[in-house]
Amino acid sequence: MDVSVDCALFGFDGESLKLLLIRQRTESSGELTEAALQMALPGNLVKEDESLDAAAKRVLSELTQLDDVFLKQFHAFGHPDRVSDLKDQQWLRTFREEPQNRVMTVAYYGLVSLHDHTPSPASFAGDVHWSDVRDLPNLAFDHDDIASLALATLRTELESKHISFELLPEKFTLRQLQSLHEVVLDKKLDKRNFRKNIKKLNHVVPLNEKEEGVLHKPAQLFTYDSSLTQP
Amino acid sequence: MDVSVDCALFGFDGESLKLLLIRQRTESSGELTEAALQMALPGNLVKEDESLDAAAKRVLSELTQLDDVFLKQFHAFGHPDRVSDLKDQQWLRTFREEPQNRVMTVAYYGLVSLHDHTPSPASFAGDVHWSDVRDLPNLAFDHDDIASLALATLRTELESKHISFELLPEKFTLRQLQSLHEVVLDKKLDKRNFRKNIKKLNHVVPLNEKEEGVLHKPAQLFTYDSSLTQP
DNA sequence: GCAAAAGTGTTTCCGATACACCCATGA
DNA sequence: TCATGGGTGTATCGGAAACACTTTTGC
Repeated sequence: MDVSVDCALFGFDGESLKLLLIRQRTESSGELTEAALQMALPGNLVKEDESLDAAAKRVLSELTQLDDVFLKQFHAFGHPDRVSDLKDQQWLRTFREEPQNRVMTVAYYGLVSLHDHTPSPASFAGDVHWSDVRDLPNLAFDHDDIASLALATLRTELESKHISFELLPEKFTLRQLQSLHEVVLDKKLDKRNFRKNIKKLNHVVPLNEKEEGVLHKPAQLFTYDSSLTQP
Repeated sequence: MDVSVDCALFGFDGESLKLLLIRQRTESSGELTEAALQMALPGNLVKEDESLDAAAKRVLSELTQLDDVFLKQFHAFGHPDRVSDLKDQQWLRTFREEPQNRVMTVAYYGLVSLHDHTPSPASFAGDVHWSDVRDLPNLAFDHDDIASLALATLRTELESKHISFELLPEKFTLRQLQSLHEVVLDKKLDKRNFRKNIKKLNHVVPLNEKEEGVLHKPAQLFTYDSSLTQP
């Protein structure tokens, strides 16, 4: 059985939560086949001497040129027929040596900030783009399931684990942090209560710096100190 | 790459939490090799046309004769060298066709009640026994990691998901339910507060029956109605 | 009648929620 | 001076925690 990794890479730009998708392109033919219009999560086979985590990191790095992305395994998907749909096979044939092999995949979710830079990566597989999670297209294989479980997992873990910061720039304002939570949890939060809660976390440390280039009172900047992640 | 499933099957007998282990036995030789003393979690390769969940179910059923065991996938383990340790190889050679192959495994935890019946299964692999989780031996492969993550996962999910009942007999007393929580969470709970909380859950329904054969006031029996799992 | 666990309410405390105004800045 | 988001405190509510005695049964 072949083993792959797939990555649901989330990005936050201050406005909305995005998911990185690749547009499959059947390189061999000029005409647009049905498969050519499919979108999918980035993923690929695990190499023979590579751990799962390393494979996920590599796949994402090959695709986005990003190297220090937060990545976390969340589920393995192994239905025997998960890659045997006709249009999925059509696409796999364009680059995989044994496209008909059964493939189980270990799914990861990843987090990246789209504030400073917008990774607009090139891929061997075709175009790449950030899609708003509230408006995702149908995806190839079982990637609909993978994406929706990834989002559910992110919702659960955003509060309990301390991962918000992976979606923000190194220096961020409390407003940015709050918007992120509002977007991911899909509900409005109270500003004062939110800030009270943040002040309890001593790994969110205020800087002696303020926002610049805004047309209102500039906000204090904060950063995340990973060495203080206990309380 | 080969793909296996491993099961961390927990059992509760009213006293303590147990984990099902198999004792590896190298069938071919009479003398006790080092491998002969190793213990491991039950597991085996996934068949070519079998889903991961089905494989976990099958492996456990082959080993314990139990068929409706609660099983949940919790993590995939894929270090390239996870089965290449010398004594692990020694054991794999006794029954696997290509023992040197890399194997990644998808780990499941399972829950079973040891109240009414104690599954004392036979295995192709050797003896089987229930080991107290507070006193686990060293295990083969990376099964120490798997077991400890399984236990951590069980601790987290016992409260949030409604899975306590999988470890209890069909009819149980509130004292049994509380002991279970105390053992898994490893802390003492207040009886009155605990019972208040349970009474909020309308999927724990009282029966018109009492405990029998105890040398004290018999307790009311309860059961679990899975159709009412919402509240 | 005694040992052993079942069963039951109230008070206290703390964390979560709701809520509105003044401030600093750039245009 | 105005528009824009930044920043702050208090009162209320509800769930969690602490806590001890009476009851029922088997022996």
